[in-house]
Amino acid sequence: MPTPERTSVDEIVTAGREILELAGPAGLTMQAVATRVGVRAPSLYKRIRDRDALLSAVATASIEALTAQLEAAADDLTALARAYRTFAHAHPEGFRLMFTAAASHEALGRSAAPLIRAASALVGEDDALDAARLFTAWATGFLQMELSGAFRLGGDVDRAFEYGLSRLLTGMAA
Amino acid sequence: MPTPERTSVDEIVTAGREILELAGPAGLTMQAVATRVGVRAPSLYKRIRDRDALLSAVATASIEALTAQLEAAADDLTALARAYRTFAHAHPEGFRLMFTAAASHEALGRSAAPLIRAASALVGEDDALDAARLFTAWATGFLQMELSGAFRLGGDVDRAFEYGLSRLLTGMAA
DNA sequence: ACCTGAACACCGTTCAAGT
DNA sequence: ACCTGAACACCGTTCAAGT
Repeated sequence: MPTPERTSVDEIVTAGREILELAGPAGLTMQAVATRVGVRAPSLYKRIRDRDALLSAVATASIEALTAQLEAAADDLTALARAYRTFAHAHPEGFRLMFTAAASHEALGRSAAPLIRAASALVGEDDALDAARLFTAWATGFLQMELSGAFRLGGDVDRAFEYGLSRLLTGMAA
Repeated sequence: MPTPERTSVDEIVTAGREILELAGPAGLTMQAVATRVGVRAPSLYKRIRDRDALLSAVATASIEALTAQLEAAADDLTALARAYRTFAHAHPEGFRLMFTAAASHEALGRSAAPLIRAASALVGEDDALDAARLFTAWATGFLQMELSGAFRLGGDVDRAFEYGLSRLLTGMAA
């Protein structure tokens, strides 16, 4: 006698993202996810291999959410930088997890597309990939440092962000 | 009757750094550290508050090791960038941990000093802090992406690093 | 088919008892 | 003083038994 499914991968991943932001990575336990979706922990293993696979799925979902924001931004690097930062502020734990857990290759590729397009418009096709990597590395490092409190010791963080962005664009266009 | 100490904080942190590189963060257990320094796990709690404090201590030690390399590098940003990358390649897990676990403020400040000095020489005192943050953010983000395999999809990573470095210097000097 | 309680392995941590 | 075995709480994971 088949039993109707009481949850789904989507529901589990969504619950995982919510718990991650509320309780951090250590709080993202199989128990917590199970409780939130209304089943017992062992039932989760019908949908996902293990906790690592859950973390990867949550990381991938975060990247996809970020990609949607980047695609909604205008096609220039300034707008993309600000959209990136807005996303990181809104989902700090999901942002961090994107660089910790192994996310899907396809999702990573899709998130890079708008950046490469905007970089290409600025520096040409030949240097587009290197330029996109320069830009992404800076933005990623800056936001991780900002989120981890490495900038606590003084200075205006907003100003530092704009300084970095403008110098980066100057350097790339030169 | 006092018992002689069979280990020390230094020995524990050193063991922690070694285990971290060999077995990753998940392998850095209190048991593994205790075995390596020759005591039982409960004895570690005479020296460090808990596993989180151990992770912080290991992160701080990693930052101090990095600082020593940066101070040994010549006082220009190109040499500092290459020293930074060399360190990250040599201690990938320690490098990652530096941005994950809460490290000591003083250690972080000391590691920033050579960068701010080099940045100041290039852009002047007023912009030195912003420039150092731009540089550090780029290098940190680049190395994290390189270590996490985000660059797997093609292109020459060494070339991308040199491209980023030269564009960054161009933009900062403009 | 899917769900669950029970069980197991493993880890962090505490503590009373040893020396 | 420091060290340890024993114990506890908590978590990930498996599995036989339920429906």
